[in-house]
Amino acid sequence: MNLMPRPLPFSFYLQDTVSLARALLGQVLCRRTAEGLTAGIIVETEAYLSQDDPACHASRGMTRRNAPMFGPPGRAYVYFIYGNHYCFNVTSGAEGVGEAVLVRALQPLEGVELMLRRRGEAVNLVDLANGPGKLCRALSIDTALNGHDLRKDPLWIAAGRLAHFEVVSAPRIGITQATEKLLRFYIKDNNYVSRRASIERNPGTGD
DNA sequence: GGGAAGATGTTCT
DNA sequence: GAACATCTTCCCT
Repeated sequence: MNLMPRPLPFSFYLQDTVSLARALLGQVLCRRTAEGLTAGIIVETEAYLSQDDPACHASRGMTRRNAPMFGPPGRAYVYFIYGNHYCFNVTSGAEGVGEAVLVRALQPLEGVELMLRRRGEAVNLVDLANGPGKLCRALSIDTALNGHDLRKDPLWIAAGRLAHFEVVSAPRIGITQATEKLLRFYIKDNNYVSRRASIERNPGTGD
């Protein structure tokens, strides 16, 4: 993995948000800065929907913060939380419909040394980007990238080359509303997922 | 202008 | 497993 992988096309983002959250698993999030290239395989996501989802930032209409969620799909929605952390989302849904997919964890792929330097505290690969705040730190993602088109340098998503894998659905993490919805998705048995669910369900069966 | 909550991470028990 | 640091955003007065 040395060459810069090509970005996924705009058409990739033209699927419903839940499908996109699952489709993003296994794809590669790439970030270039003056320091170098860093990239990781997306292994965990969460869907935030416009309908019947009070946990979604867009559930009470558009504000200055969540404006990118109402823009075109395939853009970055980055916000600052808890005084310390950034969270990176991929906007989804048609323009005007506030939805997005939160990227929660990456399996480091490229630029590991640089990511280690940025994280500092992390002592091993597993802890490098296994959480939304951690991955933003590792890839140097902040609100300067809010609204950025994810087909373009210096932050883009490229097609991954993972072999077949199973997807698990589970409740979302860190929210206080709509906690029963199974809108978190991750790659089964992947060590870089932030937290495994006590009951691992297959999203295809509707269990 | 003020207050409360928050899609977290770390540290301590 | 629970507490808490930290500060921006949003909503209300």
